Amino acid sequence: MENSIRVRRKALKMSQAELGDLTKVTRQTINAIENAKYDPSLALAFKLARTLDTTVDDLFQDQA
Amino acid sequence: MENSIRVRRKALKMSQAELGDLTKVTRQTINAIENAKYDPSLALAFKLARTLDTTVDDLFQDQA
DNA sequence: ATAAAATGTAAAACATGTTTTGCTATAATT
DNA sequence: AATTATAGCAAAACATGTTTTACATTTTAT
Repeated sequence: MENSIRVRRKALKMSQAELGDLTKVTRQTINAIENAKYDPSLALAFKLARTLDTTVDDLFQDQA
Repeated sequence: MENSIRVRRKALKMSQAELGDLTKVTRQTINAIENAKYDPSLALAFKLARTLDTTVDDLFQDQA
């Protein structure tokens, strides 16, 4: 599944490590998700959306 | 995390098994999620939202 | 040009999500 | 009242998500 985390994170001038801190995961987790190695858990998806000031449905582009 | 799957499923007069079929998981998975044993994966959350004619953000009530 | 910060990557261990099989209990249908 | 459909529950196996540790590469700042 694709997502707009990197774009939104950069728009907020935030590093992967900072975003990880705010969402209580490691920077490696943020990195892996941005690079679509795997999808976050639903709980983390909500945390990311909240932190990046958007919604889950907007942050993730679910294909079909 | 809480969700409105049961309510919406019943509104559509659907059984757990049917919803499982439509979203390609077993009825046990639907049952466990409805009874909040665990959260679905993000991909399944999207499938459920689509099938139940709503959005992920609406279907799941993320607390804080 | 150098140093510092940020990002990419990887393997092992651990945590959580899903299937399979099977059995019990409750609701709906005949 | 009996049968059938639906729902709850559980353990083992398997799949996916996250952390930890560590090192390499790229970008930004001095």
